[in-house]
Amino acid sequence: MKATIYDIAREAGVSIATVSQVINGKGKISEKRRAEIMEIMERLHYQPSAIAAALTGKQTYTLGLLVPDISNPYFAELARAVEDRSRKLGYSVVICSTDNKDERVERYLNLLQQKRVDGMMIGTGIDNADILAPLLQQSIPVALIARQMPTLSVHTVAIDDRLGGALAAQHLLELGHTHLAVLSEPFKVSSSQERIRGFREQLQQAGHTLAPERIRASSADLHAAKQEVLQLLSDIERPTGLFCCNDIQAIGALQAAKELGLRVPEDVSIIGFDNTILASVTSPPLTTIAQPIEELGRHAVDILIEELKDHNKQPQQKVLKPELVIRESTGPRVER
Amino acid sequence: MKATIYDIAREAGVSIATVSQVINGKGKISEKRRAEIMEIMERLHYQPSAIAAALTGKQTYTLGLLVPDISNPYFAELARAVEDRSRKLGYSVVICSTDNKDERVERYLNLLQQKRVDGMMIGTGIDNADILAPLLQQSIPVALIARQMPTLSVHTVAIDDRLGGALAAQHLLELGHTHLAVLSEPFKVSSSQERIRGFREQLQQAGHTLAPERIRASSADLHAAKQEVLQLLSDIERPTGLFCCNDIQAIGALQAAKELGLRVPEDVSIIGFDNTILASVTSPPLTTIAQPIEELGRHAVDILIEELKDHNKQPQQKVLKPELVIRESTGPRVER
DNA sequence: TTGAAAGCGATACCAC
DNA sequence: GTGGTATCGCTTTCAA
Repeated sequence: MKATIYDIAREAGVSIATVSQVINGKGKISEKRRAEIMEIMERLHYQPSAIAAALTGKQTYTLGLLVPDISNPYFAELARAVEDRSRKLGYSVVICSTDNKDERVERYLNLLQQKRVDGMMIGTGIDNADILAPLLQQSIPVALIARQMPTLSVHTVAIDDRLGGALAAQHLLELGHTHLAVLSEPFKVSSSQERIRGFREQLQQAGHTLAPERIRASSADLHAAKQEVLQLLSDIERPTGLFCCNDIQAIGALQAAKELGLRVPEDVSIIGFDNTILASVTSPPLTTIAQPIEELGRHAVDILIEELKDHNKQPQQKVLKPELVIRESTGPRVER
Repeated sequence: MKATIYDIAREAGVSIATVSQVINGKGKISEKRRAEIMEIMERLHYQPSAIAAALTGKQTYTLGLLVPDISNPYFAELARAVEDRSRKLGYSVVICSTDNKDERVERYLNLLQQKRVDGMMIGTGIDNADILAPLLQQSIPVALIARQMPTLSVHTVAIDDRLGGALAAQHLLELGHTHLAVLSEPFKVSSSQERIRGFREQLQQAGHTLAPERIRASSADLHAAKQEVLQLLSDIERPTGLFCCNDIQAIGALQAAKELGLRVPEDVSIIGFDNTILASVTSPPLTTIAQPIEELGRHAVDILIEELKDHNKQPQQKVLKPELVIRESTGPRVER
């Protein structure tokens, strides 16, 4: 049914070795034969088996990408960037949603290993760094995206979260806000911690402080975020500026403000993080700290493939800079 | 370096056949041997090569999913549904963004064939149905998701777009709107055509008509949609109800209305389609026709895998029902 | 219960 | 230039 290299060889009256040569453009084959064989491959709709090729030691030209949830716009955009770059370089990508569960991560890691992917990109949280050990031991290239695993020496592409937090603080300060609050992701998320650190440092530099009770945590869930913010904004000492560690949370904040009859930005300025498509569709559109998502994905792929090419020595660490994107959810402080 | 079945066999002092048996839980192996071998596999971090297995005729347990753009929330949510179901059944999925370009579709189709995916799900537009022919010829299971290819007999999972359009019209009519307009995707998109047909039919049943100039088309791009709607709403005979063929366009409409100083829903009621996460984050939140995205993905996977199991005869056609989700972007008509 | 051996579809080295 | 053949890691009869 399916044509194999043998079928082509027989049809052309040559050996499979010769056919293999023309498939891979290697060796010396007379122009005539080459054309002949190509024609036959075409005619028989021949597709060389990547699987058989991989078995002989060739790469699979497949990369794995682990994210918590591909339906989350941030990871969807990241996936797109990764896929685009991969395709351009001749690779395809298997995307896996882990829901941040170590058990799932581990299962996927094994699965991808069995399928002999050439490398893996990890954009999902991992509680126990040990589960990556087997990979490294087998020297399968791994790149972490926007995640830190200080105990491991692996390739890393990340953004400067601390700077991001600082930018947010700076923006709010410049608008005259000094009563500030923060909505964080769960505390174990290191990137959130860094963002908050940067935010707080910037405040301190300006002579302000951030009381611990002004920092609340919630899951990335819209509704949960809204509930937290509802409380934050009901405080008598209502903050006039709120920094959220991702766009979804910022949207929850927007909704909370609305529910309380507060105007954004006149009553509260709200600033998000990520700059996913969500930030541009809210009303008012969200001021946010933009992650260079496309670059993040592109570099991860490049690093991986580079390692595949010349069995890299040193783990690379790339840190990209976030940027402030001003839309309409932040404005100058208004005296009350 | 990497342990193979031979390493395990040698270590256990048995033949590779025996090891293979225990890997696959087949044949009759003494409990003692089985336990012994398992222990050794564990100890050596042995991962059987799925590639070698596939070469012997086993499935690859990999499915392909083609969508126009994985960063679009609708497709991201679909991908998540597909992935979830696939994982549950032991498959992983390769996701490919085609940007609706036939050339890309074709390249991916070939690529996935070479990698011997067990089946493909196609959620991307295809202009020339012929490029699917080779697949069907090779009897590779294919399922179209929310796409129609009338000329081909393939599995199809879709929603009743016409009903969706009708639901939208009905809702608007019930609110008292009779001055209506429609924002469509480009006219070659068949699902949009069906939605509009259903919309129009419902109007006609109620004794109203929809003038051709009240139907505008734009790409799925937020900004393009906004521009179209800006024109629609600037008409002296401004419509009080607007049906958009997807949520992104509806958001463009929301923004256009805002820019014109029109209130939603008091001045214009706007209704979208898809019910992606976007619909819930806008302000006001979007009334929209919900696609059962999760079911769509799940059925596509199920159909494919069912065919893999018992080499199905008849192409299946599954049509799911959309539902009206009322939020706050639609309201009763207000006399002016 | 276990093992020997024939593929699966390609690659690559070595002859000719 | 071209062909013969061992090999990759596993599955699967068929014998023993």
